Amino acid sequence: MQRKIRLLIVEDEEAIRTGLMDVLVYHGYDVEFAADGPEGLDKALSGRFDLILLDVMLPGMDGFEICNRIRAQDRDQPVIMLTAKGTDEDIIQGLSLGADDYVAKPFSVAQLVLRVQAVLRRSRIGAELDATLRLGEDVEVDCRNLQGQRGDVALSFTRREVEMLQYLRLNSDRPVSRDELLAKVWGYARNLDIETRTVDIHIAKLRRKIEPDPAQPRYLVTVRGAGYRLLAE
Amino acid sequence: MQRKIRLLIVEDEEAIRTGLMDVLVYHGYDVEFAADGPEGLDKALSGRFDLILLDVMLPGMDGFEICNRIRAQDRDQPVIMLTAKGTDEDIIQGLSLGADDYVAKPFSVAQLVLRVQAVLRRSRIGAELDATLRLGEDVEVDCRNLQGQRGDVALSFTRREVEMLQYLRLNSDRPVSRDELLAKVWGYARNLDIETRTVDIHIAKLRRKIEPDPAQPRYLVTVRGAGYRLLAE
DNA sequence: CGGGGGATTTACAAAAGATTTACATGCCGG
DNA sequence: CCGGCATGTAAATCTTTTGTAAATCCCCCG
Repeated sequence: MQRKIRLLIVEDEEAIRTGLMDVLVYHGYDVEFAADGPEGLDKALSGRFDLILLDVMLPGMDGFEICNRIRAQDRDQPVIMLTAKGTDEDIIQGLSLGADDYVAKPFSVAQLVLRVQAVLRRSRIGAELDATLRLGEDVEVDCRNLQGQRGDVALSFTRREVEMLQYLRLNSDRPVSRDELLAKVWGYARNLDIETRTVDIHIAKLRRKIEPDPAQPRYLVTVRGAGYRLLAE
Repeated sequence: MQRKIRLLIVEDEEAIRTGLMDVLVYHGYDVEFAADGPEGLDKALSGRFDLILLDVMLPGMDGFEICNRIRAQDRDQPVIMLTAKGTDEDIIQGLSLGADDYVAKPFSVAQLVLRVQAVLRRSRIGAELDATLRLGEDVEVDCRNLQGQRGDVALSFTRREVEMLQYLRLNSDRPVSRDELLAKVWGYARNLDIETRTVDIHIAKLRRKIEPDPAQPRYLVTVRGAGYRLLAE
């Protein structure tokens, strides 16, 4: 990581703000914050942030308005909106420029961190982060070169294996079904009656490589009846 | 951007179709199309789209019919209906068949894009809220990951269990009969003379997990002679 | 052609889940 | 109190899903 990724949190509630800040700083981000709408807009427009976390309900100016203005200036600026449960649908519907993601309060912090990572990854700012996938303390995968390490064991991967890992990471907040993997990684049309074990086999191969104990997966877990899920640290 | 949002346009008029496609592709969506009813239904059912734009007047099969069938398979599939006829009747029929929104032709493209964004946003936020089910102070169920907590006890659920909980929550204003559960959760045809205790067993399993005292249910109560009812917060 | 790496299918075992069975318990109108 | 349902649930059984070794297929390249 060459430079720290910079986040702006625009949130008036002290408790949420500091809670988020702590966690995100802990995850290695460079975090600033703003406590009300105008200050948030000001910072968002003047500073250069890789991602902005925007509460919807703010004193001075609401989050939608801010999002709008930010987008008016820079349509590629990544923004995640934090919406309160029960937000009026009309407000949502009236919104003219979309954020990159939405997280409904109350959210779990772990959940939010995953979303932040996913948005950054999608927006390419984390492009070089994408190239390296870390699991726990000692597993590392270099996705470009299809190589990796587990402790001091050298690993090599195939393209499919790496693609699977990347897709699973992009969706590490939920289990991904075999069908979805076939569709998104293999490019198969989703067909309810195809029957193949290919995905399972690839999972097994990956486990043999990245798991300390393949019989007791720590990272590549199966959610029975739903698919597989990659547990990022 | 790795995960583009996928739209399906079902529209027979060449001019409208390509016009829409251009604009939506410009807005960053991954767009496919179908030119008639059967093809549209086929793609809608086989591929996985985040949103389907459905013309009402189509050769082969009308849009309402298609919408109906789509919903029969996936009740959460977002659909926007497009129609030339601006009568209230069409709107009502479209919405009652489960379309998420309705746009009358001729529409401005900007208008349509806004609707598309709004529907996507709603379905996403909706999914987000749906994914977590809270009961009282200390019970929480993560429906996507089939996991939960009761106080500091970790819980794990099966697909069926979670589906039952979700259906009961959706109807938490009344008791739901066993037959209805069998029909809606299991997909059995409603048959008054089948005799099975499956529902009861699943209820018992759920109680063992989510109830502090399974013998004295607080959340998953039985309404004798009527079925079960979930008491949400 | 032939070899080789990777992908896929086959085949079977094991595990988890769903359902049935069987019996216990409890509720309610007479 | 009694009889008849409706419900609760442990245990047995059946079904589906998953793990995985080994065989086979496929495609690229010399």
